[in-house]
Amino acid sequence: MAFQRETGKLTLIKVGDLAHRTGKTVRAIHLYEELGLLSPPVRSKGGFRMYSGDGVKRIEWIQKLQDMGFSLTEIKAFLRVWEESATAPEAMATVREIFSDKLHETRETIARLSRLADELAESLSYLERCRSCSPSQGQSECCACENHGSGREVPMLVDGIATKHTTP
Amino acid sequence: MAFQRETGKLTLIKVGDLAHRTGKTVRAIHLYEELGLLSPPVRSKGGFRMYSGDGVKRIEWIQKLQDMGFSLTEIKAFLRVWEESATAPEAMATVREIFSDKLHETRETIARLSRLADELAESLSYLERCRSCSPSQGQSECCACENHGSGREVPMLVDGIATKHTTP
DNA sequence: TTGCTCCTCACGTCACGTGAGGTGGC
DNA sequence: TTGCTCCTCACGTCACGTGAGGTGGC
Repeated sequence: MAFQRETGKLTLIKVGDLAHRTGKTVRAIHLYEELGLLSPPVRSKGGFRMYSGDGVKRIEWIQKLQDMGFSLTEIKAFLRVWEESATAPEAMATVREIFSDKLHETRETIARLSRLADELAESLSYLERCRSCSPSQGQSECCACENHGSGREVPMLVDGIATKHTTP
Repeated sequence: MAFQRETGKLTLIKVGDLAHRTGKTVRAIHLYEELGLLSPPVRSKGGFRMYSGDGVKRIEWIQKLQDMGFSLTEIKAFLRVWEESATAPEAMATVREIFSDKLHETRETIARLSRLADELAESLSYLERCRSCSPSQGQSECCACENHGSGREVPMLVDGIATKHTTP
């Protein structure tokens, strides 16, 4: 876990340390290297991968893009576009377009998850009434009971469990 | 695509139709059957799977749980818990607990995605300044240029692209 | 008979997880 | 020398995708 000084000019860490700092596994970091997303600046005499602090930054960047829904293949393509753009405005125009698309996608995902959270909350409030249910009733009678108020509909997240479709 | 009447009592559809109605692929529906999440009430003489309207409900239910982050294995365990609970309050208590945990998770996911959306918006506003960049500059000089105001920091989503870590 | 849908294997993909067997370095 | 970390294969997993070769049904 400790930092290692190497001829006084660079602070380098091993792959296990990098994994620990980023919350990734060693296997994942090896994979990123195979895909060309990240490579250690140097290897020790024994063949150990030695990373600088930039390794942490790169992995955190990858993680954010993954959280936004980019696949590793897409991230790779993203880096290649950047490297192959000759001029700055050209490179930045592409990046802007990709980020803009992803912002819209992310906002849609948030909206969808918000609707799901509302459904979950509604289902939970419905299920509160089940606390007062008599224990003698079998679960098969659940979605037809009278404990939830006469006009109340069964939330689909609850109703979906009871529809019989599983193999016996 | 048309509904089929069978001896006047049930409206049954084939797997391709079910797939189309739910936005799933035929392969996915076959997989759900293998895992015990859904099985067709009957087969035709020729061996075709014939589904009732409940099949659509079950798949939509599976989809919502998947959107909330449940794996198919977890969904299967969910159904088994339900089937093995003898009484209604027992079954509903377990469901309530699972839904409550998932509601918290979903809210956390929404918060994380919101922060990412903010980061994307900030990166986009930063990149707006790149439009006025002189085309003669190479992309390698990007994150050290003077076009973004002196005190402005480079957003990490932008900065992460430029750190050199890819294999040549 | 033609055309479309369905059937069952069965291998491929993506982002890793998980050993297997061997070596570096304090 | 002991113990921990690292190395490189290489096969397993999850939720499907994608044919391969054959059959049902209007």
